[in-house]
Amino acid sequence: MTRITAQGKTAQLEDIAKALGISKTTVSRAISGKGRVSAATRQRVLDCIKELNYSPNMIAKSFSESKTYNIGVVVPMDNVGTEAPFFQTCLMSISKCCALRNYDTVVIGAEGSDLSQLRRVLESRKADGIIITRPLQDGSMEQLIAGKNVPYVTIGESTEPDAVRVDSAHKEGCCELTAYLLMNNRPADIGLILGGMEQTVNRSRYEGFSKAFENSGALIPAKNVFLGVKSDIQLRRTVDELLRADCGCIICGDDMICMAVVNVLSSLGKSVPQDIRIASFYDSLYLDMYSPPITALKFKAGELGTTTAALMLDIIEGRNAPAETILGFEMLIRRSTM
Amino acid sequence: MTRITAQGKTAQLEDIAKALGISKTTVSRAISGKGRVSAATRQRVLDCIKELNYSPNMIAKSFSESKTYNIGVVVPMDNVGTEAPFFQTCLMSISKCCALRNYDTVVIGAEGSDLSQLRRVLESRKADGIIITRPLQDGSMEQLIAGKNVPYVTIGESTEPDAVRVDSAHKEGCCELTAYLLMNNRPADIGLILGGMEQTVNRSRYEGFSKAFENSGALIPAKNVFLGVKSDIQLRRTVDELLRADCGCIICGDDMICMAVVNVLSSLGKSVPQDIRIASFYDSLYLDMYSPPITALKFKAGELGTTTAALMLDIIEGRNAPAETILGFEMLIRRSTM
DNA sequence: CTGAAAGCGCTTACAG
DNA sequence: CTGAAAGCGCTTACAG
Repeated sequence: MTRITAQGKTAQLEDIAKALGISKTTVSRAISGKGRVSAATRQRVLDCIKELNYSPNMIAKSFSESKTYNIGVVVPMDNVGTEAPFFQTCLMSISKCCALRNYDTVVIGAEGSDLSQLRRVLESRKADGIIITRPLQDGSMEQLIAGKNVPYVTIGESTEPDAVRVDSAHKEGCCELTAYLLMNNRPADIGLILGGMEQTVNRSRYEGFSKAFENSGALIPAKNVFLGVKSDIQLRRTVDELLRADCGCIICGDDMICMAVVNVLSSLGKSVPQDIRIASFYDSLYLDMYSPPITALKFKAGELGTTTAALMLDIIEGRNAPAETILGFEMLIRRSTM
Repeated sequence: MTRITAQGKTAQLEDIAKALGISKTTVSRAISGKGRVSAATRQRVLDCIKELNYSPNMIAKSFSESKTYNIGVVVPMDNVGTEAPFFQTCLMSISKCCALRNYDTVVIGAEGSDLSQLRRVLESRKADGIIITRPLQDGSMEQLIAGKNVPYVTIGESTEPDAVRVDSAHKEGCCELTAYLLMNNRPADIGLILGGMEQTVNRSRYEGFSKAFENSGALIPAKNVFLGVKSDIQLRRTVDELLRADCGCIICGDDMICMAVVNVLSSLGKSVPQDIRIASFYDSLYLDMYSPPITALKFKAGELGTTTAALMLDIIEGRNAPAETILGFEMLIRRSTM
């Protein structure tokens, strides 16, 4: 068989058709599997593709199919503190999953409520679907996308009732961790510090915490529960109060709160877990590396990414997807609560 | 003026041409600025674009120009420890810069030496250029890309002599930080712990450290210098030795080493900076949040990303770019060395 | 099972 | 300064 393609140029459909003396139509069908092609012809095409090292020009394919083979992923650009690894992992597992199905992953940065990058991708019609890794509180991302008739999936809560979403079992996790702590501490000795309650995730955390008390039949020690704690000053004051109340175990809403708490404790000469036990409703490398390592709830960002990507691709390819998918959690019992 | 486009369909070039009674050629030229168009016609086209809310189909444009308007960014999927924020910030600033120039950013995950995602993007010809955020030691990424005749830029060192690269001034930074420490410590009291010396960055760090001693006229206390320290056990032993040698100041090669060191110190009941001073050649949130905050060298990931992206786009658009661009650093003097 | 031809929405040499 | 027409590399109704 002679090489038809000019030196240096990459082969295209026509080269294969010529080499085999058949039409481009047949070659195209042999590759895509759409329409009938005899097994023999199909095999010749496949062999020839190998020999000529053919690989389709995806832009041409995109153009003719009116399909980009791109998934846009909205990632917050201004993630604070320890959030970066979460979004990284999400993005990477999405991209891995997409790549396996021959889609590319386009990054869409979102700084606060600035949706200009999202708008750009939507206008230029360069994505077949959008994954939102952190929806805004006002649902504006979802609305913008839905307005362009592009399918989307969110990770975490969405204010939009018809959003397809994937999330972690925050409430159940928090309930389980609290239940564990209730086994080793007097209920009245447990304290809770949560961040802003306008965030759904913090409300879920509080629900899980409450549920565990309810299940155990114990009363929630209301004076040890601090919601909406945001600034460092508030936090410092909160820790002071918890210590004054002789609290033996502090549950922190997330890793950032937790790090701040242990810093306060260490500055007061209190040691973990001898003087006080500490746990966090959200894990991060910080908590794992701290000395002593801190008990925490872990939600797998990688699985969230993979699941979401698979869902997105299913939707694009016309299968239907469940409106809600909830993934599990892991309880990492470490030295801070022993 | 009447709306020509059918309801619900997005306008295209032809709609504008018809609405204005001119040819698509002219409309195209008015938009791109290529070829002469009278100012009046141009203005009418621009007005009509607004009115019809026209926005070009980028895939069609791509196809006809044989240009994707995509930049591929290779990001390590298996970044360890605190590296995530660095690559995140790089990626995000690249995407922001690209978006401003109407390019999209395609994520290419690289797990170890697995280049399958990179290969895919290259084969499908879906990127006009590639940015490598962390080249492999064997130059295989660069070679793969160069073999496909696609331009690329690396962040950090590259083994390939003709790579265009952007990097931080590691050596200079380490020299300056060491010089600062030499002002407040006896040269013989300073210790250094560096990771694997097969990494160029660690060699640069050592060079900077040495240079500072040379400049000050002091001798390097060889017995306090530990290179190639990797495991936790090695590290623990190293700290023991430095303490036995009555070392008053430990410089850590990076933030992970530094965190491990402070953990060892705290377990030995040593306090920073009273008993021993600590500094790191690489900053991260950990060091900033630690109590006390730790003196470190900061390299701006955002600037690296922006600069690299701008360079990449310049190359793609035919301008020529310097082979090497070195960005500065910041010295964050914090309580750990006071 | 196979093919000729139209079409996807732009850009651009070529001719005026 | 402007336009008719070809072309980018695929897919797919339509006809056989």
